[in-house]
Amino acid sequence: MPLSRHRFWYHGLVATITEVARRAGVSTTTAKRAIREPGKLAPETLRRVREAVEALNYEPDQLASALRSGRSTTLGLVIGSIVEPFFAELTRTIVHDARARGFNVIVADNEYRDDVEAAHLRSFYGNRVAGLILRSAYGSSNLDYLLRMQGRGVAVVEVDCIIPGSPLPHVMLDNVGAVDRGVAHLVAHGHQRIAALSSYHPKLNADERVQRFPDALSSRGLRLPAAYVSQTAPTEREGYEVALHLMRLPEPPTAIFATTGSMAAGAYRALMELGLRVPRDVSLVAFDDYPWMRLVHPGIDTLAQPVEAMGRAAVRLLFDQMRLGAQAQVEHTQAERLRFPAELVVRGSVTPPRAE
Amino acid sequence: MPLSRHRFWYHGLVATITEVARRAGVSTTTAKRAIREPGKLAPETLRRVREAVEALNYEPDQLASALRSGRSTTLGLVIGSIVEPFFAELTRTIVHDARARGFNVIVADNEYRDDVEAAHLRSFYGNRVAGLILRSAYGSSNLDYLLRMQGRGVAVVEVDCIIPGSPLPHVMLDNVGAVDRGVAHLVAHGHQRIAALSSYHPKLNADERVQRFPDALSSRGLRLPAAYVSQTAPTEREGYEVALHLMRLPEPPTAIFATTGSMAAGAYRALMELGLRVPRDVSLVAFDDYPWMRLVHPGIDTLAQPVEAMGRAAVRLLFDQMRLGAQAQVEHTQAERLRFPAELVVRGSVTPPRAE
DNA sequence: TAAGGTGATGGCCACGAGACCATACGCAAG
DNA sequence: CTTGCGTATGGTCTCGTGGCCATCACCTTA
Repeated sequence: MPLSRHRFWYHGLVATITEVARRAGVSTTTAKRAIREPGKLAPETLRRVREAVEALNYEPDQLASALRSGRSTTLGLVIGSIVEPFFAELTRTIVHDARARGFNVIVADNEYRDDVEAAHLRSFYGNRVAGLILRSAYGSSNLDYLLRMQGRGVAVVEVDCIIPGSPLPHVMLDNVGAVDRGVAHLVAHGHQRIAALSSYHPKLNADERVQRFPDALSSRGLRLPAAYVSQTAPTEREGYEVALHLMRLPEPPTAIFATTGSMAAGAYRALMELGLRVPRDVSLVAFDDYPWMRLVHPGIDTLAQPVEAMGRAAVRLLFDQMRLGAQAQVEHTQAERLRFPAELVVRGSVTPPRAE
Repeated sequence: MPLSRHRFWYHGLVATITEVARRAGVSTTTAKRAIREPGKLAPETLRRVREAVEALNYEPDQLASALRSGRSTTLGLVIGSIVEPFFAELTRTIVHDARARGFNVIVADNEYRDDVEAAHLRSFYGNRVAGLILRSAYGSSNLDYLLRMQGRGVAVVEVDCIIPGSPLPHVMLDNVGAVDRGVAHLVAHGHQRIAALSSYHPKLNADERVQRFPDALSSRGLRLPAAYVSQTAPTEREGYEVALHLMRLPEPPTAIFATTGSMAAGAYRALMELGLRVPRDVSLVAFDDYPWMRLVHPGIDTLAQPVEAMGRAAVRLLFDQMRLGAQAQVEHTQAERLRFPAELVVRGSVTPPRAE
């Protein structure tokens, strides 16, 4: 099947400025001015051109405009998975703020895999995005490519997670502080056997939450049993499976610390299935204040992220970079790094462990 | 501040095919062939060009390509709100399937408002999207514009909701059947005072679910009290507020039928706040099988939508249209309309109403 | 030996809009 | 009458790629 019939073929169908000009009886230059510098036209000419624009449903071709001017009005957004509510809210904010500035956003999930991510980055670069907001896959090997993109004039901002050694600007949660608060919350209720559901990565433990967790325990005189450690993706399904595994251990944890909201949902489901109740049988603390966490009884204690503020900040950093342009990058200006604090919301899913 | 410093400026930064050709010591035509028709080159030439591509990190400019060929590889997706899990899952499927075919997807929320939607449509048309998948706002007045876009060669598919009178292809739930099953489920348990949480629109009741609801009642000998009718957007917040209102009526419903998952979440929250328990005090049936619905106790009875299948179908219809091209539209081929059945999942949120 | 085919490569224009220079005209000051 | 200037408008080249035609060397066949 011929490629030419496979895709949107617009020549001859969509109106161009030439046709507008012809219909209005002016030159293309004048017609263009009616759109971009209407003050320079005589009122009567302006009226005629506007009439033609209206009649032909003319809409300037952004592709041609971007090509000629070298200014793209498209951004790329790579996240873990759009069905994760954290990413959905982040995406909403980013898309909204970008559109308010006249930019479109191409969205793609990396599915927490760096090969998928690599393909998206190439595609975004090929589409000449003006900027890129990235939530990299754990253990991503795409830092070189990102830096090359940046060198080619693409603004890049990392969110939620950073590639180790990355010099790029980023917007992150204060993960160390948040993990400490979560652990402190559990320890204050007397828990000693605590397991974290987190995104352990075989090679690179880029996840700051899981990196901090053992230290947060040991600084309080506790240790992390080897049996509590597993390697997972931060999804509902993995949360479910790891929680099942943990609670079937000879010495199961008395408290579970889920480092993402979806993992918490999976764990909660596993606990229900095992007939275990929260917090009577197991205490639970989670990241991400998801709607369901106040629908269950009692509600889940959680470390809420200021998602909207983080999304806005990411867009702001991106446009700062785009404003400065390649200059600043050549001059090795220090990249801006932002940290946002998590807020502990207590609802009752943590109580002292049962005496055995 | 000058516009020229505001955006991505790529000329002189990104490598073009001309530079690749120069570095490889061949003409641009030969260099291009190395990418699109490598079989036509002598092995040694091919090697040299590939080396240059590698060295310069050359990536073809999709903007220029789309402009020249008239074939865009970008799609537009307009949904209600990405934070609604139904739309998130739909988006995931659509973006995934589109990327598998080499297409990018620009995503935008219409926030259930047709003026926001109109702005997105103009922007998508200006960006020369090859196709558009749309979940229109209730009471959308953009049908004319959509038809003009279609006339200009843009493939259009509606999902989840259709503009009244629209001749466009669509992918929908069998809403009439689903509402009937939900009502039947409640009536079978003896409920007579049933309220629907739905997206009533002041002017146009485009929402098939709310349109069907009164008939589903009356065909079973029941009637819908005027006090149970309200106008809402299908959000968590509105679900919460309408449920509060309903349960404070002199004659509150004995069962609530939420026509979206988010409204169900809002209603559930309202019931908790009022100290009412499901199903002891109120029975609840919802659309959309969201994860939280099996985390609460008892789980929520729900009409599950085959979201992934619907997303895949929408992409398939879109590419069918793009394949056929403008020809078929001129020939007034009958648009394809697909309906998917909902599945009733029973978990225990419906029991006979309490004797008063 | 001439005609014809084939494989490998290059030249050239167009897509639609942006940037800049050029032109034509009116009008006032010298 | 010329000069200068401002206003209104038009002409032309360019961005990077796709599509098509042209060229040239080499080989085969009658």
